Amino acid sequence: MTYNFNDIEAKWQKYWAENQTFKAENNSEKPKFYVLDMFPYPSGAGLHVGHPLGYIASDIYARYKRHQGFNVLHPQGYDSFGLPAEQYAIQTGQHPAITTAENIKTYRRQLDQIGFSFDWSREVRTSDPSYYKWTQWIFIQLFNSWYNKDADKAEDISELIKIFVSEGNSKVNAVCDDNIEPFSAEEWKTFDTVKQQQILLQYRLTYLAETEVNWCPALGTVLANDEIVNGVSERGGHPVIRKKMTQWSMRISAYAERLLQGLDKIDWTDSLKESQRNWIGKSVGAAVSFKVLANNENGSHAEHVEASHVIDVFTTRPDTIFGVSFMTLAPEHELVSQITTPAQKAEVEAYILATAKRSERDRMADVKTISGAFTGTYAEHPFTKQPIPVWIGDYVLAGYGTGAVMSVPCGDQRDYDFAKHFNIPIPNIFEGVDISKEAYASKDNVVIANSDFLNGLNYKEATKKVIQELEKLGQGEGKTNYRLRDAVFSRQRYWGEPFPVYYVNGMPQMIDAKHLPIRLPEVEKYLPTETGEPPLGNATVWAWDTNKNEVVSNDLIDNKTIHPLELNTMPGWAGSSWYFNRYMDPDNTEAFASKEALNYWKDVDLYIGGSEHATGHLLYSRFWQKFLFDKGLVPVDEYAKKLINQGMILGTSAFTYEFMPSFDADSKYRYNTVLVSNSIFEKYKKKIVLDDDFFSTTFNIMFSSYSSSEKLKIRELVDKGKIGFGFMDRHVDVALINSSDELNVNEFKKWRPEFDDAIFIGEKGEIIEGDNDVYKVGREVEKMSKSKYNVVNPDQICVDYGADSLRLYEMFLGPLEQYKPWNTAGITGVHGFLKKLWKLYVGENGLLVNDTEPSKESLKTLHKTIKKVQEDIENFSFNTSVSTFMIAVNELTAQKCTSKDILEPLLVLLSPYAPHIAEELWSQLGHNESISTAPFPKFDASHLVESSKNYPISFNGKMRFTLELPMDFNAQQIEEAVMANEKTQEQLQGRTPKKVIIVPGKIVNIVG
RNA sequence: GCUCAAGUGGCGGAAUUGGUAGACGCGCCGGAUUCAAAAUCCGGUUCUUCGGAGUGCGGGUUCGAUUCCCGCCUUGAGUACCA
Repeated sequence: MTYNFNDIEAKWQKYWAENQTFKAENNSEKPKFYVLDMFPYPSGAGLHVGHPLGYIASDIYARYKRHQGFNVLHPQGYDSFGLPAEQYAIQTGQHPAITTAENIKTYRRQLDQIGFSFDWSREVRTSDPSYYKWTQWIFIQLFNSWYNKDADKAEDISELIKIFVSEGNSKVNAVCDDNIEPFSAEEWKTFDTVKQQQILLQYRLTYLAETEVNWCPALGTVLANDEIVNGVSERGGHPVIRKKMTQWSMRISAYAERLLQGLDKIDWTDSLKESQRNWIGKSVGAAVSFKVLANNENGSHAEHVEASHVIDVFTTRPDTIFGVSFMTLAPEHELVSQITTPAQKAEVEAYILATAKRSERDRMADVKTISGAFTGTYAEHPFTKQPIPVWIGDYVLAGYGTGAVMSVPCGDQRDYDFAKHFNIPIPNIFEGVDISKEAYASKDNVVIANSDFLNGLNYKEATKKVIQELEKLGQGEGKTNYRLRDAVFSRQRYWGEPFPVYYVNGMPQMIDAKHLPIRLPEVEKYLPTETGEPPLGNATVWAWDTNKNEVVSNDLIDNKTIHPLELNTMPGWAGSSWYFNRYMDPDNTEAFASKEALNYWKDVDLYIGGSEHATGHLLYSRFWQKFLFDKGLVPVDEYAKKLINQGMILGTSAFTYEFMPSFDADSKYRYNTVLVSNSIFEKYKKKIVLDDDFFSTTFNIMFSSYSSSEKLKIRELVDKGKIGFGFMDRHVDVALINSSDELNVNEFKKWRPEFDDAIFIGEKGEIIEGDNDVYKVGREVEKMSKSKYNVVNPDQICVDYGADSLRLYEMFLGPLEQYKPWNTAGITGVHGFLKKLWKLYVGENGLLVNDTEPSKESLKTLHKTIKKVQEDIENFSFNTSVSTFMIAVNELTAQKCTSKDILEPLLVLLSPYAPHIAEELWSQLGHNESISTAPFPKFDASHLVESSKNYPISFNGKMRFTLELPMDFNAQQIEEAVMANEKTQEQLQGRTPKKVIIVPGKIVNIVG
């Protein structure tokens, strides 16, 4: 009986599906364990071998935890809203729901054939109305909430309204829009509904705000910054205009501090946490207000500039306030127009115009050019009362902090460069620091000087002191700033969740939750409308009837009872921000998940996915979870205890090399195509030698259609340097390469008929005709992609070697977190291992396993393996356990082990990695239940006790030979035995050792 | 620029607390089997001037360093005028 993996795998996949072997129960006496993969976007290309890497790792862990007696939740689903399906719809008219469903089918087939232990009864799809009903529901909850800073949590908007009614908004400590006008309770009551709704929007956790976007009228679409080059569209060169659009935003900034603090509670990788910390960008410092001096005090004529203006700045270095020699505002700063003197007006306006023309990208890319303009106005230093010139400069960003800085050239390199460029003084306020060449930006080793009451203090002391003094003046306070911006939540796309929102008098109204889901309407075209509205603007049945509570035809809109619906859809991260909770109770129609299910499963114990989601999905989902927690809707405020990023599997691209001449333009010469093997390319790639065999032979081949005299003429041109030669490399499909990097020339010609007449020169330098020589390709590691022809499909691997081989090999490639290249040739190693394993159990005449007593060696092999595999799984070191299995099978084969006491537990160890072969052999051993129900073998250290040790004997730290000595020898006995050994004397060559280091059970090191 | 990660044979990688560097596998070389090939099995495979040398480079700590410390170099990822 041979190892017929195709039959075995099909058999057990069917068995698992029919018996629902991996269905998780929401009620169980067992402890729970939740293993989650980041769910995939089902793309049309299907899976390649890189995609399942993380799924295999999590599957091994999930299966291991089942053997350990846990009730394991290991679900899978699809993040099925998204751009590619929509692009395809635009091109073909095919409804995205149809392509998405087809793609999911392909994914499911591919996932099934790898033998994952997913509980498919819990599958979710974000584009399914029964799922996005709850995405819409959560959106409504966000709309109906505000962030109370005093309670440090989200609260219902009705609480806020109560406060407004009883005392106005002056005491409200909320995260909200800037510049909200204060009002009293009486005023609130006099406001009309629209006014009240406008005010409430400024507090809600999701709110409408005007945002500037790049609008291209010719293309009828919004463009991202990187789609615009020199002010025109990258495609077609159409003009682009800045347009304000009303967009939904999420007030994630309210959670900045909690998102930061929460990182300390969760076991995620340091690099990922670091990314999130950088993204949140907390800086601690001070807010300082500088009074603008009325211009007449400075001899200017601009009487209209009043002293009441104040420039607010944020600084992380309030300790350097005496080093301020100018202030800089962003050109877009709203005060600029108000404070500029008539004399400077022309210059300032020209500068603003010039910077406005430059795109954000240009400004960011061009950091070196220093530019700016003086406003003509001065501000007053809060302590010295000296006038400080106010400049504008585009190195100050309008979007960060207050859009204005106090410039301290001695302590900030950008301020320093600006000051040098415009000849502004650079006062030094650091004791013993040379600032003649550059600023001293460090906070360490600072002793403040020339700074009045701060003299002699260090950074910390001075910061504390100056904030106290600023507070006394009422011109500043300690402040913390975050880089994290509120997130735009609207997309001008079709294939996303519709908002449960209609508009009355321009104000957004939530549809009552009991009428959800609001389904995506049908549209004729998936493009934006001619008037620039999002694709939903094409829908003819897209209005809300507030009497019937249903979506009705647009014709009926009367703005009394029937109102227009929102035309934007939600972004990709909406559905993925809470799906991990839905898996706990996926079919619930009353809630996004029941309280019981949420309290039983609570959170994800292990989450595996790619690091590309570090600041997107993984931040937004933490934000939503914290919000749901505040509202008492989930029991924990961090949803994933442990997270691992799997590395990417890279492709090993293959290249052919064409050796070709480079003629001057309009050459009449025609030549034969010559492809050379890799070693020839390697030999000549740097320099082509004109007077050796290779060149003369190849030259003759290339120009074989010419007469000898003509060839001589061409050769002359070559020697004169008129014709040069070089190599052209081309990607070749890795499917045409064998395990020795040899190209199948005939198949290649079928794949690329234009090379039908090409001449192939092989490794030996011979023209390939039959099998006289071989053509080897060059290889390079690159990202796996269709265009590089290095994509390897798991389907073919499963056919040729089986899913168990694929699973083992993906793990065997290297550490889970690392980037590593795929090379299909290597799979024969793990495949051979499985065959060897099979032969250990099954001989030509049937099962070999019997009830003989296991030998000491076999017991040692088994327990060594149990220990190592258990440690490896718990450390996510799956590559090393594959090696361990190989060693175990090699040893047991050598021992001719047939004992059931050894071979049965070995199958349980292996089953998380290679579940199909393990199930098959398990059932052949007489078991009727799935191996997944078997307990994990117990490690017994007594089998590993040794009576002797093969000591490495080192001389000055270098191992020279080994010596077998009894384990119970003490240090003195060891030393005697070692010194008496003739090899020791040989090494010493008569010298007396200075010292002998002996660590019993470990090593012997002789010094001298 | 900053932050993070990583540099070990021809290749993927191993060495878990400082203790025999190169486990395991691929590839390659040699052999057995075969009419032949595939498959399978056995042996070898860091380099070497055969003394030794050797884990990106230069130092240091130690009896002993891939592992710890200091300084650099290279590669990859993220981020970028963040005050």
